[in-house]
Amino acid sequence: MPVITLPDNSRRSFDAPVTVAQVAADIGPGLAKATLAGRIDERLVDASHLIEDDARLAIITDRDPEGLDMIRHSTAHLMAQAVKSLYPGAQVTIGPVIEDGFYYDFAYERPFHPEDLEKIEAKMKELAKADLKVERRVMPRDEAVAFFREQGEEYKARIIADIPTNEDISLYSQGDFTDLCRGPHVPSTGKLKAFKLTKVAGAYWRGDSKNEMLQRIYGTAWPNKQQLEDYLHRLAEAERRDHRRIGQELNLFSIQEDAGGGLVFWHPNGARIRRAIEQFWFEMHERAGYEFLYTPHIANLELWKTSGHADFYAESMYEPMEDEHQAFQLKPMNCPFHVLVYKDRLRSYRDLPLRWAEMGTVYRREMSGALHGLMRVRGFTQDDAHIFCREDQIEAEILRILDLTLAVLQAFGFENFDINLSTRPDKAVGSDHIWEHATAALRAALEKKGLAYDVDEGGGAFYGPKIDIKIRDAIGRQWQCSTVQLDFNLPERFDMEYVADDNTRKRPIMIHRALLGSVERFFGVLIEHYAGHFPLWLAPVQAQVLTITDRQDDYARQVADLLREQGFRAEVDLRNEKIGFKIREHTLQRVPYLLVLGDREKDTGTVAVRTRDGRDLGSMEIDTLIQRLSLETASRGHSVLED
RNA sequence: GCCCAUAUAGCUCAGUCGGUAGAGCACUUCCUUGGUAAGGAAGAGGUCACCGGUUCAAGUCCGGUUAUGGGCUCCA
Repeated sequence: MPVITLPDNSRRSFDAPVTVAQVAADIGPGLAKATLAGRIDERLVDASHLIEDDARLAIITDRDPEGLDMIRHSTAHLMAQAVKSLYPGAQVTIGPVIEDGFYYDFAYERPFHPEDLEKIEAKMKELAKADLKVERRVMPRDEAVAFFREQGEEYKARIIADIPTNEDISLYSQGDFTDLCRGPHVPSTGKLKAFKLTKVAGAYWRGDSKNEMLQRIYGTAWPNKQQLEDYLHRLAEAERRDHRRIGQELNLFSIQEDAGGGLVFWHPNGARIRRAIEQFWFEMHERAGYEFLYTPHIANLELWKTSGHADFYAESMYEPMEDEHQAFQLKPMNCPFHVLVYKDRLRSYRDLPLRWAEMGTVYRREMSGALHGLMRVRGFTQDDAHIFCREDQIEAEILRILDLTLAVLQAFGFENFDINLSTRPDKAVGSDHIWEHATAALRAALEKKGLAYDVDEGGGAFYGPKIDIKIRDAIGRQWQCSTVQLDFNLPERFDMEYVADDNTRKRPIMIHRALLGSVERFFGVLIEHYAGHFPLWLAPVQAQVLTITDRQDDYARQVADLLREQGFRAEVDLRNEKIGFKIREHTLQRVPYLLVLGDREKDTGTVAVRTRDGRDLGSMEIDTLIQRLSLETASRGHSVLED
C-alpha cells in the first residue's frame, strides 16, 4: 500500500503497487501523456517502474533537464535500431548523450556516408512514428553475455565485463531491437519528435588511438520541432561569427597552402589589430612592473636537454637543425631563455621579484588533423612572462597577476570567467612542503580576489600547481586563454639561485603566465566574440572618409590627414562611385565611422558622421569628432557616440 | 597521425551519362559627378590543388600527395 509524496509535498495513497505512469495518470491525463520517466528519491526510473513502498516521486517530462537528456539518449537508441535494421552487419558499441545531442559508435565493415545518414534518419522517423513500446528487463550477466554474443555483438559483451558486479545488467527492447543500457528511457519511440543526424566521424574504441576505429554518427535531439529549429539557428549564428570566414571577408589574415598548414599570415588589417592589442599589452605590463625581453628563435639542443623539453616535450618539437658541430632547436617555449637571462649574473634576494615579459613566437609540431584556423596552429606568439620570486612572495605575485589578467581581459569585453585551480598530480617534482605552501598561496590569492573557482585535484603539471582562466564569449562559448603556473622544476634543473639575507644560496620560485595565451588564438576568439565589429580602439580602419563627388577630393585628404595626425586610423575613398555604394561597402567592412563629405561639409569645414550600425549623427566640426573619437578609444569600450 | 568529406576565376559557388569551362560579386576600361546599404556598358581573367593511371577522349573514373572542413587523440 504505497503512499507517494510528490514534489509539492502532496500525498497520494494506492491500494496496490503502482507504476510511475499510473501515478501520473492519477494526477491528470495531460501529465500522463507528457510523462517520460520518474525520479524516486534521487534515482531516475522508467515510467513503467513499479513502486511498491512509500516513496517521494517526481514525474519527469521534457521540461526537466533529465527529460531532455533522456530524449537524447533514447534517440541514440532509435538510431542504433535504424542502423541495425538497415545494416545488419553493424555492431553497436556505446551511445552517450553529449551537449545538444548524442552520438553512437558502430563497428562496421565500411564507413557510413552522408547518404547513409539520410537513409538512417528516414528509418528513425518511421520507427518513431510506429510508436514502439520501450521495455526494460534485467538479465543475469552470463545470460546477457550469451545473448549479445549470439547476435554477434562482441563489443556489448566486452562492455558487460566492465560493469561492476553489484550492478544489474539491464536491457532495453523496442520492436526487434535490444540494447544493453542502464536507462532510463522514454516509454515509447513516439516521444521522439525532433531530431536530426548531423555528421559522421571516425572515433577510436574507448578513445585510445591504439585501438580500432569505429564509425561515429552524431545527432541532435530536442523535445519539439521549434527547439530543434532554434538549435540549428544557433549553429548558423556561430557559423556567421566564424573567425575564418570573417578573417577572409575583412581581409585580416590567411593561411597559405604554399607555406604549409598552421602558419598564419597577418594581412595589413589584421596586423593593425594586432598592433593595437600589443601596444595595449605592453602599456599594461609596463604599468604592472614588468620588464621586457627579446630572445632568439633557436638555441643549442643542449639547452633543451637541460630544461628537460628534449625529453618530455619531444613529440611537440620540430627536429633540430644541424650546423657544424652543434644542433639547434626551434623553440617550442620561451622559458629556458628567460632562465638563462636570470643566470647571467648573481641575483640577490633584494632583486626579487623579477618580472620579465616577452611576446615570444614559438613553434610546435601539431598533428595535421588538429589544425583549426587561428585556434590551433603550428607557429604562434605567446604573451609570455616569467616571474622569479622568493617563496614568501608567491601569494602577492599571484594577486598581481590576477589583477593584471582581469584588467586586460575586461578591456577586451570579457566579463565572465571560469577559473580552475589544479593541484598536485601523483607524479610530481618538488617537496610536499613546497607544493602545500604554493597551492595554499594560489588558493589564498583567488579567495582574496573573491573569485569563484573549481579545484581540479591532481590536475596540475608535474612541475607545479596552476590556475587556468577560461573566458566566455558573446555567445557563451568557453575559451582557455590565461594560465598561471608555478614551476619547481626548471629552477632545479638550471640550478638557479639567489643570495638570501642570511648570505646563503636559495632557489627562486618560477611563475609562468600568459594572459592572452596565444596572440593568434586570442585574435580568433576576439573576431568571433565581436563578430568582426571591433570596438573603435581595435578597428583596423576607425574612420572612412567618403566623398560624394571629386570636388571634395582635396578636402577629404585634409580631413584624413588631420585624423591621422591625431593618431587615428583613417582612410579615404575617392572612387568614382555613388555615396550609397561606398556606404554599403564600408559598412560591410564594419568600419565604425563613415565620414561623408559633400559640398556642404567642404564649405562649412565639417563632416557628416554615420555609424556602422546605420545611424546618421549629422554634421559636426572635425575637432568635435576628434574629441569624441578620443574619448571612445580611451574607454576601450563600445561606441560612446552610439550611446 | 587516424576516420569521413571537400578542392573549378581573386571571392562564393554551378558544371547532367567521360565529348571545346559557367554564373554572381570583385578586377580593368569607358559612360555617369551623385547626399547615406549595390548607376550603366564593355573587357580581361582557368594547366579544373598537385603527381600518376584508365580511355580515342578526364574538371568528371581510379590511385597517390598536399591543403581545408568535421570528428578521434592532444592542447596555447
